[in-house]
Amino acid sequence: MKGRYLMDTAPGEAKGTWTVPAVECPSRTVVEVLANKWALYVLGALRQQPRPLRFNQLGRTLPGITQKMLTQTLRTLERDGLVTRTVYPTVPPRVEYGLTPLGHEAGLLTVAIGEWALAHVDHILTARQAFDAQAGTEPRPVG
Amino acid sequence: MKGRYLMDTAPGEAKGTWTVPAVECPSRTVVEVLANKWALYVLGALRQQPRPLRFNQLGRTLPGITQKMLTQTLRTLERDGLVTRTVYPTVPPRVEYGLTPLGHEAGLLTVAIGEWALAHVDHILTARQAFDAQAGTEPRPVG
DNA sequence: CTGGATCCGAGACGATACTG
DNA sequence: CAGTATCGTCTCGGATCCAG
Repeated sequence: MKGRYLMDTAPGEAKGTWTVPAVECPSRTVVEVLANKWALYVLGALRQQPRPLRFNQLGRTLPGITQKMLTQTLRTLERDGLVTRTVYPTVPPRVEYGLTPLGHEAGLLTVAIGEWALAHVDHILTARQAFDAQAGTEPRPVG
Repeated sequence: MKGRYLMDTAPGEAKGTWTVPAVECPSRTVVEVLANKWALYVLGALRQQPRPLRFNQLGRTLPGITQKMLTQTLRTLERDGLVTRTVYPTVPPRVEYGLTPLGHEAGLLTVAIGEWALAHVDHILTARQAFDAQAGTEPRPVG
């Protein structure tokens, strides 16, 4: 690594000049982990919790998720060091999931997306209707 | 809409209490538009531009994207009112893509994700290696 | 230059059944 | 409770060819 992957930003260049990284840039794999419905929601859900949650407990805060996707998503996030998995050797088994400091940061971003979506959903729904209405009636320019 | 979809937050509840919305909540569809590799990158790329870009121009800032995915992603974002599409009736055709105010906001979020990924990719790569190394050697508890 | 149309493989995702 | 295993579906996304 060491920043040579990002599209060659000249040394004197202004700050805030993030650009989409090259295909080979590992940061892509990170983005693509986050660019996922369930990863976003899991991080967001955990972020809103004061303390780790058990598997089913967490699942209940994620309407519509299946066991499979919850397991799979948690594995991916655990692998990337965003989620902690703590097993208490009791019977029945008790496993708790929480966020690492890094995951806490990531959760902040995903919660922001969730809140943004909620704040603007009306506006967006309206735009969608307008777009769908005019589609088909008006022929698209160019082609 | 009108806030009845979000998991019934009691009136007196504390702020910052976002939770994952119910399956029927339209805000889900918004999140799921953003929870996409190319949507994230397109919004981020446009956000970093001072002015609208032409189709191929934009494509060049998105390493690895195909024409199909660029078209498809732009349509989706245009439909949601995040991206503007301006056609200049010249020959050859000239089409420019920019962000709406709403898209500009969204782009802020996606750029943040891109920058976060770039900032922590080393840490995450290390975590990944550690996870993969111990996997297989150490049998997983429970399960 | 800016797309549309089509084919196709790979992976996402859901449903269900089973286990320590 | 906390998963794993398997199956089937469906969409994503890449490659290619075509057109105004």
